[in-house]
Amino acid sequence: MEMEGEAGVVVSGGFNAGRVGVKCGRWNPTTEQVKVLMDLFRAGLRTPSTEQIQRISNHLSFYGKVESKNVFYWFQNHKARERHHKKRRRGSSPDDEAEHQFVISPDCKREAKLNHRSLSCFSEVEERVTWLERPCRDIETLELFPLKAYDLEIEKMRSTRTTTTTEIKELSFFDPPLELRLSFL
Amino acid sequence: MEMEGEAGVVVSGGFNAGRVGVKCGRWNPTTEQVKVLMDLFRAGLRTPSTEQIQRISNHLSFYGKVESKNVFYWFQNHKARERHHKKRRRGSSPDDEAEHQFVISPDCKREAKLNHRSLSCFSEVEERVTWLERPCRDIETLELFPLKAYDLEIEKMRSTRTTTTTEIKELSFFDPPLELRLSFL
DNA sequence: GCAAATTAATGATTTATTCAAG
DNA sequence: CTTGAATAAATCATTAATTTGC
Repeated sequence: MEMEGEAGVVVSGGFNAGRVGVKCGRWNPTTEQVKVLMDLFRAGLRTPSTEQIQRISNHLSFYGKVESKNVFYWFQNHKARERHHKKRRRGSSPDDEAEHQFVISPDCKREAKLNHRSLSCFSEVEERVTWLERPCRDIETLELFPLKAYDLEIEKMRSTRTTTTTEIKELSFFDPPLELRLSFL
Repeated sequence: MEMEGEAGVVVSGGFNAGRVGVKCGRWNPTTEQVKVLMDLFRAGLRTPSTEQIQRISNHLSFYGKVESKNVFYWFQNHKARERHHKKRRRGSSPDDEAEHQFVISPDCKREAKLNHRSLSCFSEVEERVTWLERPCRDIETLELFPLKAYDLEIEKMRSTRTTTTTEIKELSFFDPPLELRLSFL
């Protein structure tokens, strides 16, 4: 069981994630994979949804082995470390400021229930509004990959409730392994 | 779609989690569910593994609706908040000190690679050894629920590699819904 | 007694910190 | 020293207790 098969289209040189025997090391993204992730990040994507992660993972798997959790972790770490680095270097190039390009639709605002608590958060610290800019569908990102038929269906499903109530999603696609993920995003 | 059916064996009085219509609120555990979780916690369980969570979830589903993520969150929260409360009340009753009752087998120690860092963690703060007591199969916990046939198989599978390398597990059992979770534990 | 308003608990997310591979 | 992976801390948000005015 667990045939490697090597049906992938390994491109990069530093690609070693193709099963390391018994004890599998950590994921080592290829150059192309990093490029794609970077592009997405600089396009403004910070906290991809479950479907987005799945789609990104699918796309990246073309360049080499990757799992959903890798994509998840990558965004977590990159987001956090970008902030840290920003704090250090005071004169950061304006190039890095590609965030907040997501619109906050009135619907999202309504969903967010702008009560006293939310308002205070919003006006106090600017960095605490992430929960406001996330619920809205970040359209740019999704367009980066060709939407397959069922993708559109999922889109429709999603549009019915754009709330932040993270739901469990079934991910029985043709991703790396049959992968499972909790509604962590 | 989504028939309630009410085939469950609702026992507790304050049980309202049986589907709240369109917008499903958050999980509201029954008294029995809380009791079981409390028992496990006081037995020493702090960070259940994927399989454990699945098993616990299965067990709890007898008393009412529950998902794996609820169990996961419950332990996260309870663990964190127990600490907080301990800090407040200096003279805590010794009753609360039911932790560290898991044995640390030599195998686990080997797996944990006791290098300088680990050792310092171990000797410095007592609470930082969680990663040491977790990898070992916490037998007490597992025994609390009747092991079904396939559970034993899983046990055998697990015993082959007790490393902390969290792996993705397929959870296509007869849990609440077909649930998915990432290797977060 | 009882609902609306307020507060306390706690379920669910996000962010920060830490560990460890390469 | 960089960064993938994992855990802990902080925070948001919803539900139950509790209070309050009638």
